[in-house]
Parts: sequence; C-alpha cells; structure tokens
Amino acid sequence: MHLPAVPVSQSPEDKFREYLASRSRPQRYTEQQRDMVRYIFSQHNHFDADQLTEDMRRAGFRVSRATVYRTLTKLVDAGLLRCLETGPRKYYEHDYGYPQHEHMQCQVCGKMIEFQNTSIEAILREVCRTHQFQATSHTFIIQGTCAECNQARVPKRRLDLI
Amino acid sequence: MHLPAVPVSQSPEDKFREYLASRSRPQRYTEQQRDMVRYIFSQHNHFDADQLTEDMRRAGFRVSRATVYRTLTKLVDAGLLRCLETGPRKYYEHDYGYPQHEHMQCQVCGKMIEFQNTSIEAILREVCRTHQFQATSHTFIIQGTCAECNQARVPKRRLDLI
DNA sequence: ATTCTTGCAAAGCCTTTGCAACTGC
DNA sequence: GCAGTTGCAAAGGCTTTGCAAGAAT
Repeated sequence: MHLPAVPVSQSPEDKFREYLASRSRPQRYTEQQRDMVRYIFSQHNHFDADQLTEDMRRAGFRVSRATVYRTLTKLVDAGLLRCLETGPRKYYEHDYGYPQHEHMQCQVCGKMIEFQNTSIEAILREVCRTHQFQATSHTFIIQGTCAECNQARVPKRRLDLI
Repeated sequence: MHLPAVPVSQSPEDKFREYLASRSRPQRYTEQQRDMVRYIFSQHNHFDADQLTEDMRRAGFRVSRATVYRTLTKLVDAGLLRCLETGPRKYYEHDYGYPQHEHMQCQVCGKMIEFQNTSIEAILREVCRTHQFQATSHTFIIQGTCAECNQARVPKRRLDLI
C-alpha cells in the first residue's frame, strides 16, 4: 500500500546524521541508531515502538526498548518519521521522502490504508482562516472495515442464515 | 463555542434509561449515573474522566473514579457521548442532540474549537467508495495555536526584542 | 431475593526516566 | 577524556478490573 515517493537528495541516514550534527549540542550517531534508521527505511510499515523492537530482534538486531523509544523521538524531531497518536499508543510512519496523506484504519485487521485527497488542504486553509487558527498539523483518520475484512464477513453471515 | 443543537424528542436522561432497559440483560439506573448524565448535559465541555470527577466533586457530588470510567463507557455505547481518542487520554463530548463536527485543538491552552464543513462528507464517501472501505466513524483534528494564544505571543516577542 | 453497581486498591498497558556503565568523537 | 548514549528497572500517567459490600428492581 504505497503512495508514490517524493524524490529527496539525501539518504535517511545522511539526513539523520546532519540533524544530529546540527544541534546546538551535537549528538552522537550510534550503532543502534544506525540499525534503526536502516531497518525502518528498508520497510514500509506503520509500527509502534514495541512492534519495531520485536521485529528488529527477530531480524537479529540487538535493541533495547528504552533506546527504541528515545531514538523514535529523535527521528520524529529530525523530520524522518511522523507520529500518529490515535488511541493509547503511538504509531510511526515515514515522513522523509513520503508525500502528505491521510489514513483509513481497519478495526478488524488493524491495517492502515493511506490515501491522498486534494480538497483537504483547501478545507484546512479555509477553516483556519475563518477561525484565525494557526495550524501546525492535522490528523484525519477514517475508522471502519477494509475491503478484505468486509468480504470475509459476508460468507459467514450467509452460513448463519441457514 | 457552541454549534446549533439538533432537536431531539427525548431528554438525555430518558434516552439513557431507555438504553439501559433495552439491554438483553437490563441494567440499572443508579443515583450516580443520573447525577453524571444531568451534570454532563448541563454543560458544554470537552472533558476527560478525571476532569469530570474533579468538577463534579467540586460541585458537591459524590462520585468515584472507577464508576465515572464505567459510566462514561455506557454513555458512549448509549449514543449520548462521543469519545475522542487523540493522544494518551480519552476526551468526551455530547453526541446526542449535537451535530456532526470536527475539531481544532490549541496546543497552548488546550481548548477544543468545533467546526463544520460540508465538503468533508463528500470526501469520506468518495474515498470509501474508491477503496471499498466500510466507514463507521472518522477523526479530523487540526492541531495548532488558537487566535487568543497567538495574540498573546506577539506582545511577548516584542518585549524580547528590546 | 437476585443480580447489577459501587468503591477501593491492585493490576495493566504504554511511555518516560534515574543512574551507573559504556561509547562515539 | 569529555559528553552523550545505553540498558535496566523503577516510576508515571491513564484506564481497567477483582472482589466484597451495597443498592436497584
């Protein structure tokens, strides 16, 4: 479920190093951070901190929960990841090199479906103008049932009717 | 910050009693639940469980945290309240007798500003049709700074420059 | 009388943090 | 070697829950 990528000049890794170096107090680029950046950008998932920890461990990396949490915060701050706060936990997705989009979330299988809609930006501008509101971000998530989960249900209902 | 109310035939209290009675196992209408329904619908706030508990206590009611949590769940299920899950805690607002709307949330003062936009429903329908997605609800929240908090900042900046 | 609700405190879930050991620069 | 990072385990913030006592029908 990809949208077309946005061309960028730097690799995510280089962009992160640049971010770390440009701090008023320069931060360090460690092995675990490097592993995380590479792992995250080798996939295209929506994930939370614990999923990432487990997945990376299964893939043979040595990562600690605390460092995953700390590094995810930095990656958001660096503009590499975007954080979706919908419900009790935080989900992350690519931001660097990836276009603006919205989400549909299937409440059966949990899948996140991305979509783009050109009218939304106009709505944002208009609403903010009329309310003199200075927007910094927005969250648009449609909850429901995805096509596959919907199909999987219909046969079940039919059987129930017999 | 009200939107025009939607006319309804029953009082929130009656609607809740009806909901409780119509369960396959009828549930009971207790004093604390009655106090909560009346208190909540005598105001027009966005609130979370702990805010409500404190406010009601200050107003002289005897309510326990656990019961507030349990009753809020029932009120959502009964269609009286809507739950906004944005971030770590759950916010509640009137649903019964109140029109569909979206939110702007000020990250400085926390205020929730409600707005309506007629194009959003069309977008929802179109996106769901193209993805064969069965929507049950949606969340549209614009984060940023409200007009008042924005104004309060400008004078401060000017002073900083002296 | 029966069954649901209440209230307390404990547990759960996710995230953050204090601190000693460690490591990048 | 200095200053930032790591990892553990503990603490934090919010919500849910087990259970005995209490209340609604």
